[in-house]
Amino acid sequence: MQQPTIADVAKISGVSTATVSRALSGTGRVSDKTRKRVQKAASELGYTGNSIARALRSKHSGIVGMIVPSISNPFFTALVESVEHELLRVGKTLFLCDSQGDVALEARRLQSFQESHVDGILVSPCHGIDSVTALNLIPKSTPVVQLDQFVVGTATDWVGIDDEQAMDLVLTHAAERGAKNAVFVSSASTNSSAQARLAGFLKFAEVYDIRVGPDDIRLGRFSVDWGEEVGALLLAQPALPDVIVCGADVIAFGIIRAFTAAGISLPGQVMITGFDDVAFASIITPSLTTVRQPTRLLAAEAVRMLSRRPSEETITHAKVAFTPELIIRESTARLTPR
Amino acid sequence: MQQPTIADVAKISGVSTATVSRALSGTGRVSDKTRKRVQKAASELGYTGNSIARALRSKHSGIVGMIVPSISNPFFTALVESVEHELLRVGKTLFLCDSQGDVALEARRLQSFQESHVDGILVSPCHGIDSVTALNLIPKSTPVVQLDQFVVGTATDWVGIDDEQAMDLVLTHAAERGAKNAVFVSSASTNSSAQARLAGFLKFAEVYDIRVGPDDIRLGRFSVDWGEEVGALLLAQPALPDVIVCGADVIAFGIIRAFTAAGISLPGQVMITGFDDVAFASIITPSLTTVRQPTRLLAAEAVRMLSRRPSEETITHAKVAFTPELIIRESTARLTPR
DNA sequence: GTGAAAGCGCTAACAA
DNA sequence: TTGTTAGCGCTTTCAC
Repeated sequence: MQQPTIADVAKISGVSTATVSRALSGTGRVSDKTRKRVQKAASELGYTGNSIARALRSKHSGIVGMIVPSISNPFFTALVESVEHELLRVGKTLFLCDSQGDVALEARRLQSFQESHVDGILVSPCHGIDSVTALNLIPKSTPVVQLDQFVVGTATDWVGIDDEQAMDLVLTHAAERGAKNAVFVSSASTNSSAQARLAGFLKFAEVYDIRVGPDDIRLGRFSVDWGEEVGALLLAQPALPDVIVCGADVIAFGIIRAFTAAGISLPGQVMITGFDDVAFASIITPSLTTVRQPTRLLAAEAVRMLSRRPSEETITHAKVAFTPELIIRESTARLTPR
Repeated sequence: MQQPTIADVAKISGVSTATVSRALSGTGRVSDKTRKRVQKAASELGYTGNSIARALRSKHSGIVGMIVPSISNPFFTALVESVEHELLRVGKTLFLCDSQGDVALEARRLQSFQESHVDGILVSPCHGIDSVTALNLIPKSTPVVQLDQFVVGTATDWVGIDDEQAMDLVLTHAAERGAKNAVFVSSASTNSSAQARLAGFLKFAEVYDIRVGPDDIRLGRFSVDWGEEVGALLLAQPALPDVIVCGADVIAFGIIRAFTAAGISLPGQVMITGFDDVAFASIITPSLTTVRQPTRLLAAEAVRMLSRRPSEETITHAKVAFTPELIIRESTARLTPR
């Protein structure tokens, strides 16, 4: 037999479908006796409900959609886990998608969520400019919160960290440890985080009198591979910088791999810093000095924003930036004097 | 205004809703002229369709649900990425959930998917025994493929690797490198993979004359933390084993961290092997000898199985086991003679 | 090739 | 407290 429907339960328990609906969902007044009878019938039949039909009728699905650029970046998996944890508390289910850093794919995922009438969308957009089209296509009725990255020209809430402050922390620390010059390795994609980190780096390098040459800004991707490429490039140069500042831990991992393979002493010959504080940052040799993102806080705030009732017509959107924290480990121990 | 519906498109283009449906979905005969007109009207209105209504009516959603025990285990994220890649080719969307290794949560996720009428479910069950109830609650009409792990007492397809053969590869290699005794560190959860790996370990340890004492089987969780705990325990013992065989890379990472912190030379004093070949296995110091799981193949086969038409009443289920591959790296270089 | 009409399973008004 | 009724937006017969 097919999946039992509300009508089957109604027939068995001798009440109307409306009463079954009320008894099972807990909305509306139903006598205890009837409720018991309905529940018994439902469990006997193995009735589980049809959330498609429910969603069609009631206009909400109990599902929150989330889109991240890369599920293999441990920063995002940590974020996703925190979000799931928060959603569990409000009884919602998370459906996760990966945009693979591709704007077109991201747009398709967004549309999937929209067509599925999810109750809200959390997105870490993959592009600071091109993602704007897809994001603005989402009807105002669906709450959207951007996480980590923010796309200029969109009108949604945002939760992230203060990237500029993070760079201040990193460069203050580097200067204290004696850095006189620095290289910055990050992502070329024009998203807000990458840009803010770059801007912050340049600003505070100047403030703390750390020299940055024209070739010392290396922009590629947030990936281990990009780190390895840059590592090879740096090895080919006559001298290593005092410190290599990375826009993501995974980039630092790649550079460390390249340097270790080449027999470079870390941090003896060059200091290196990451960004995110993913789990492996403390496992790698040398353990990585990095900027910790408060994923639990980010997730909690994002979920809170999603469920905020749109109070007025005059919808104002909030931008919440948390304070990052510098985690100091081996990779920025002092350089050995030359 | 609200989201446009098929009726709005019909009104603007001057045809019936049935024709709009046919024109837009491509099913059924529609004249080119009408089709063009409908498409124009649809795009003018920004019509996107309502997949809830579509799913309710047509009984399929274009969505495949996947449940993994832990999204922070890089093995699973690699698997998820491969699955997404395969699903993209058949035009389906993946919705991912995390069971956090919790049977009750896994059951809830499964029910979410069932109620959402997904076209199929891919699941890597978190428990070899307790997961059986939830899995058997899924109606026969929803195709289910178990990945990696298999739950005894269920009737679904399965795709994984030959865990016993994998252990043969590991122990053959260890024996060649001079191991006379070994410790096995893995997960205590009674899932098929954990059990098959343990059984294979014991079997081939005997075959290759590698001594395994009663305290040399350490079963906990598939996590870095568990590896660190075991690392501390092993350090407290009078002598280190020749080789530590781990049931997952993440466990090996934890042991390596504990040993490195204690100043133990790896692999000089003890060899270590992992399982899965996650990306970080080649980055860690020492780089990790491990068993590579062919995630692309696993994913492709699983997706193929999902879309296989249930041919007959006599539904037979397939179990496909791929051959694992041993990746030899630094962590099993020969021991320094004592 | 196109339209009319009947639902998919459920919930929300409105009656009773 | 409960039942009746009317759809949600779409696809899919069945006519024409």
